[in-house]
Amino acid sequence: MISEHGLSDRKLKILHAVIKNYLETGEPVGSRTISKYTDLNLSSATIRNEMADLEELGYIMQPHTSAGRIPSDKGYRLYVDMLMEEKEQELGELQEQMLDKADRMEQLLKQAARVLATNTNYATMVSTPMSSSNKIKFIQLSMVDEEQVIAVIVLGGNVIKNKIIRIEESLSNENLLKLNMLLNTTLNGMPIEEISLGLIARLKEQAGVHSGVISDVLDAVADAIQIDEDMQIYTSGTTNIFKYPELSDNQSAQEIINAFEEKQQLTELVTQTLAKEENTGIQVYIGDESPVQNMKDCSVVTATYELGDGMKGTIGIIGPKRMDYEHVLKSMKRLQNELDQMFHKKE
Amino acid sequence: MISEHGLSDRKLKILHAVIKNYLETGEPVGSRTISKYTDLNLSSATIRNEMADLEELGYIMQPHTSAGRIPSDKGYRLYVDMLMEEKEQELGELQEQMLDKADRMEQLLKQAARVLATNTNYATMVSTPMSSSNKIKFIQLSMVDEEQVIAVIVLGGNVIKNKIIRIEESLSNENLLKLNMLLNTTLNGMPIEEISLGLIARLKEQAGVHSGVISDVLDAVADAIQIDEDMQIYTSGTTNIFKYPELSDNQSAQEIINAFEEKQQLTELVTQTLAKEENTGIQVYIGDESPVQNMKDCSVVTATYELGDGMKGTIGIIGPKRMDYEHVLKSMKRLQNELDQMFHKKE
DNA sequence: GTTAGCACTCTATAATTTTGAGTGCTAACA
DNA sequence: TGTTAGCACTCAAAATTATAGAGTGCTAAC
Repeated sequence: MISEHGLSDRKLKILHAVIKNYLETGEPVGSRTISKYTDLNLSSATIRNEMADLEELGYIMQPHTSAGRIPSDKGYRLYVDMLMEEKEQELGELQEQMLDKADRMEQLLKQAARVLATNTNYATMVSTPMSSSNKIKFIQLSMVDEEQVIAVIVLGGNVIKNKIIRIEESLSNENLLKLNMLLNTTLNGMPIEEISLGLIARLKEQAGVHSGVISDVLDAVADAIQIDEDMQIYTSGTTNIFKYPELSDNQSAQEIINAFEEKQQLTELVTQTLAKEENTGIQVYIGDESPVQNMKDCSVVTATYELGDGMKGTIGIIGPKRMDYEHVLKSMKRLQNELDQMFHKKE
Repeated sequence: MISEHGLSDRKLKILHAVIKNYLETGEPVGSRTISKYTDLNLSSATIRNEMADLEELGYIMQPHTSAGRIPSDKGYRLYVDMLMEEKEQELGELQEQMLDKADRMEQLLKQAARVLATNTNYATMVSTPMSSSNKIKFIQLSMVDEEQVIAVIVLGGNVIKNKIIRIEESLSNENLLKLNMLLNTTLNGMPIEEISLGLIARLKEQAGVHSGVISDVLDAVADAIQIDEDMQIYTSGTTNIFKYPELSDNQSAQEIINAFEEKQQLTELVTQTLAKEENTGIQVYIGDESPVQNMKDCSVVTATYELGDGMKGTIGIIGPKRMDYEHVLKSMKRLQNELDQMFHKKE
């Protein structure tokens, strides 16, 4: 059977065998190994010929002459797309492990990252859910003392925002009540991206622009709503990369660890992941395909999970190119499901 | 001049020279080097005799016979306590660098960690301020919708706590008002450690224990106040440890990086630092002295900074034992001052 | 008390050899 | 025509040996 990649059945089998073996051992795979490992009943010499072809086609390569072959990025890609059989994974206790301490979402996500890292032996990350289109559910101003007002804003998915506002002249109870009325009637149920400067200006007018205090307060509220930098990223198992010699030299290790600490790049990864929308929501980046520069020598697997209200978050696994894709994809799917489930249960 | 450590002036000078040289080079220091390096005008042979004595006294040691000497922990300790002269450091642009993005405390602290790491070339951490004895400044319950109540609690230092409470039967406006009254009159100005189960029980009684809803809400409020897990720790420059060969072997690196990622141990460090109260608030842990197991091969320097209201936070530097103590202590003091200053300015 | 001198130690580095896995090619075979 | 045995060749990694050099401790003389 020949497919659009133009490889004979036999070549596919050999390629499969090479990759599978390499995933396990991390060592270049020789022809003799394949000859014995597969049920093709071919001599090493024949395998050698086929392997030479596969190399010419760009699916495998030699680290140096007279070494065995290792998969190229192209080879991995073919493997992930076509060759891999997803194995039925034993049902672990993911959920129970996680539910242990899962009284708060933050804790839950940290725990999720940790469980995933332990479970796969790769480095993992989990982002808190974010929404590009979230709605205001509730908004309220209260006096903390004579000089300070606190604004509390609850968004869809029960995301809470706070801002303490310092005021010069004190605000009468009456005015506060009016402001609260106004804010709620105007903003409640409104998607935050629709809150523009124009709207704020109109609000100020309605509130009576004569009062400087009210103006200040409204500015602060607008400000508080806008700030959506509150996506957190939890990481775990960064040091797992030391388990893979190809990543544990100082150069690569530093780059990866740095990306994990500074989080800037992970944020990038999350954004990209959320932007692309696939059917399953799971994506595999091999080597150069990765959106993150520092991970050229890794494979990155990402997935999105969903809360209600269009809130979405990302889970990610970073490991060597020769990662156990079967296991990883399976784990990803399960975690994805369980997060979905948990949050919907809560909802 | 002989001090309580019982070392002659000459021995002290030699020890000083050995340590100083080792701090710079990271290589064992030989007798000939000292002979030339110091102004003692002694031959290498004489130095050798003295060094043999110093070794016997435990201040220096040989990695192997026929190698130069390196300082022991005891040697470092003597150096930090007595030998070191604090050099006048060129005034950097710490403050300006930090103020750049310092619109929010969180950002400011992240930035502080980053600046410190760049400035010293070691790994750094900064904890958000915490208070063991904080007071409630403001407390309020509001209805988000028919099923949910949000509790907002503001503590001293403007620490804000939120909790969303799901309720079965809806709460009348009247009852809500009463509850708010009660909470504020009872709890306002109260140190959180004084909020006991007994107090909560009494509150419930006053509120009218007949209503299950009220009981639930009060429990949730008590819960929200208690949770003080919200100390965050920001780290930066973890990968700096790779600059020091003695820490960059896989074993040590993994342990340190892990401590930095999991933060559990750093929390421990912060707690310990805040507990001990020294005059300057700066502490130096050398090797085994460190409260953190994973940092036996490092030196750790910590300092506390203060906000008003008894809120305290910690800054920390982790590096090799042969760290540039003079520079580090100087940088620490400056950062400590500037944080103090900034927060008090804001207050 | 200080120092020059010397034999000795030990590491680090370089140079060399050995080993073994793996290849490509050729010629023979079914 | 596809498959295979055989062989010369390549190369990295491991083992071995040689070399250099920094530094010590000790002794004897100043």
